[in-house]
Amino acid sequence: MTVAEVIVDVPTMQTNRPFEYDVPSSLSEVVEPGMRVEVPFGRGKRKIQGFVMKLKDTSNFKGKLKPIDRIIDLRPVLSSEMLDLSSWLADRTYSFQISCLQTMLPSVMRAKYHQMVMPIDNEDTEVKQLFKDQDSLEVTSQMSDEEIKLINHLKRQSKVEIEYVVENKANKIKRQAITTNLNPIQLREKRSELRSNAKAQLKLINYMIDNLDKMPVELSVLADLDINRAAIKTAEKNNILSIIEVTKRRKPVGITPEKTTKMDLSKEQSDAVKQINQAIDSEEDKTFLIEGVTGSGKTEVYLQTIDRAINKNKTALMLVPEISLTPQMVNRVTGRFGGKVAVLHSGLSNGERYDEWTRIENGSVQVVVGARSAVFAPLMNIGLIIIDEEHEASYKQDDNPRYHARDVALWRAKRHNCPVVLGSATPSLESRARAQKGVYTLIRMKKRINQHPLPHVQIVDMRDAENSAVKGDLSPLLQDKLWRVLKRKEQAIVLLNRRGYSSFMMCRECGFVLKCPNCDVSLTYHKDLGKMKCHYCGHEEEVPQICPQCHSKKIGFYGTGTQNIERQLNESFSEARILRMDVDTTRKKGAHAKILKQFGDHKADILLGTQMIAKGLDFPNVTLVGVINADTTLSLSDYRASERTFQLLTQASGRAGRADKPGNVIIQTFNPDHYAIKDAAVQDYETFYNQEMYLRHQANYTPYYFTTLISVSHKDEGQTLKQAYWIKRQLSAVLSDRAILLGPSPTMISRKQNKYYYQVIVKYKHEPKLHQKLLDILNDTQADTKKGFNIAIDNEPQHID
DNA sequence: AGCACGCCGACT
DNA sequence: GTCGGCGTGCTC
Repeated sequence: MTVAEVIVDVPTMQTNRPFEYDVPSSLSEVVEPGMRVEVPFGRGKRKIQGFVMKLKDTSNFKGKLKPIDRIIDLRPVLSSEMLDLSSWLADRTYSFQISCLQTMLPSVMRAKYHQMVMPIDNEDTEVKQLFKDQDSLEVTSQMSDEEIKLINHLKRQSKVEIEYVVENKANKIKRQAITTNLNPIQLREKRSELRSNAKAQLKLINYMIDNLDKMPVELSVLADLDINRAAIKTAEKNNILSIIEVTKRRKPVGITPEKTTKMDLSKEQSDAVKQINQAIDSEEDKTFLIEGVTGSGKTEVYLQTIDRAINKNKTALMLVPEISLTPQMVNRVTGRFGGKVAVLHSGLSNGERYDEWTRIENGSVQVVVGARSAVFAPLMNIGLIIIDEEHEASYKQDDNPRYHARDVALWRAKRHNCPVVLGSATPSLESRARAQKGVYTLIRMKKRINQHPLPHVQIVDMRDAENSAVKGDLSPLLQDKLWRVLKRKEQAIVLLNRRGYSSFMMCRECGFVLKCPNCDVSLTYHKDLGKMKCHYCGHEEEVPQICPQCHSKKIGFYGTGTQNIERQLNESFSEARILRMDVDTTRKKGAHAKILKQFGDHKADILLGTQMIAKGLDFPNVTLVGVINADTTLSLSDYRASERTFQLLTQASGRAGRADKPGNVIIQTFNPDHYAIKDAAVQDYETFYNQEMYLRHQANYTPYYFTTLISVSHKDEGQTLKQAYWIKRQLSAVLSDRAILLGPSPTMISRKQNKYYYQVIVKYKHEPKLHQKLLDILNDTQADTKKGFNIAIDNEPQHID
């Protein structure tokens, strides 16, 4: 007999373990670990999807095993590596194994469940009334309470039954494409019949004539060429083409980036390549940290080491932060390696993502470039993993499973015996500290290639009389520099550091920020309480009316929006073309790339935006970067505030002045003497690192301590707090006195969606009992989830709010 | 999650 | 008496 251990698609604590199923003889030859299967689960006729983890020939189960209904995949969709990884990940992130398995796969492979109501007693009047003339009904969330009641009522009387349908969306992926049975001569004829103003039709027919051999061509390809649906519909009506459905993706016909070739390396670059190549050759799971100033040519190092892995007949995985932001990077990789590359954009549709996944899975690509989730790319035989902009917070997923792509990468590297390369101009403190300890191998690249000079950085003290006299947020110096840039027909980036829009208090006279007396982080205004509160320890105090430091009345909440700045820029520079890029203008799919392209084509003079414009972009015509408010991240109620500020300013400064034109950077701040700002101005990471490490050490923060955050939410505040205190007691019972236990304290937005949020924070160095205790807490509170409690554990949180 | 079982109040 | 409300516990 064959027994399968199956992880079922029921994300609860009680079902977070394998269930055994009988493998019927008809399937015994085909079922393999890593396949998805459909199984019955529970007392009713419920059918759900599950993953086969293991096959064995005896069962420990006392009762009678139910059989697997059917297999969903003909071949395993997860390798044994991935199955092992899911176990490790579930344990590490305190999440359900099923959630981990699902995050490894494209979302279309997540099962979709339908409940169908089928009549049994067709003669019953109530049944007739419910079904009208249909022979089945789908249970949907839009059903009224009365309908649901009626269905339940009829079910009790066995007049209807409920059937479960497990749907595999991935099988259904079809795309629309055009094809034609006309030959080129006929097409030319059609072309000659067009009216002179039918420009879209002309373009379409011309395209068809040129690409007749590539038919059928998908509509998405045509959309990339700006041929819209309307034109295609018209052509269909005129019998020029027909629209058909295709399942297989054709090779994209549209844009192929320019082929690039290896560049000559500087001494620093070739040293780096040499070290990494050696690890690739000797199959060592070594981790390198490249600390390279902006413009030091890290990308070329990545490309040449990837090349080495490919030449060794291995594959390479490269992670970049939110890929749609850096088309320039993607183009460089695809330009070098062409069709061997799969790209996992965030801009891909679910179907496209599935296509790319399939290409990787069946071995037709050797290089994968993608954002966080690409770390699960089903590559075999990995020879190299690269994580660019290693410090980026977006590598950590902020809902379950709360994994960090870097951790997953290191795990996979160990499995594949391959090196990992972490690269950044501003490494995270953790990584840099590990390099210090010799856990990672540090590679420093201090020189910019091609002798590009560092930009000229000026710090503007916004407390100065001259600056505080100005009505708006643009200092006279920044205004002056903008004028000059516009006059020279160059471009400028204006960056608004708007992360800490949550209200903290700052004095506009002296720059004083109201901080917690215990925790050295800024206090946050809680509207519901009308008080200032600390997120770490829960300390609270009244909102000050005058500045405690200089007694000025100019103390107030701080935070400016992009729209506000845009208005000010428009007032001062009425003839300048301004592009605004923030969450509002980039909500639509592809809007991002579009704005960047417009700016790249010099269709605008000033690009105004938040963080998202600071990263990895390379516009040769930009000679000025202005940072409106360098302080906002600095005053965040988060111990990483200085680190984030330093990173942002360094990255932003790196954007100014490439090639032949020298760059200028203006940093406006109320804290001109802060080390994060001063060090960023001279791009001095090492000095910053030393200073910050000293402070982290003083305050017992990462990387000197590990951090785990436990958050509780419920709609009743008292209950939430009670639960949080209970958790705290549970933890303090097993923790040594060297661990630091903080809270419960309310989170930044302590009430969202009518739920209260409280958190407990553990800081520790070595607490062997902590892990098990946290699992126990999850188990003990599982029954409470039905009462509306939600408990989340975040191992090494990226931000604490 | 979904379902059954079981215990309670309020209706034919 | 029984219908249907929700609290509790189990699912291979």
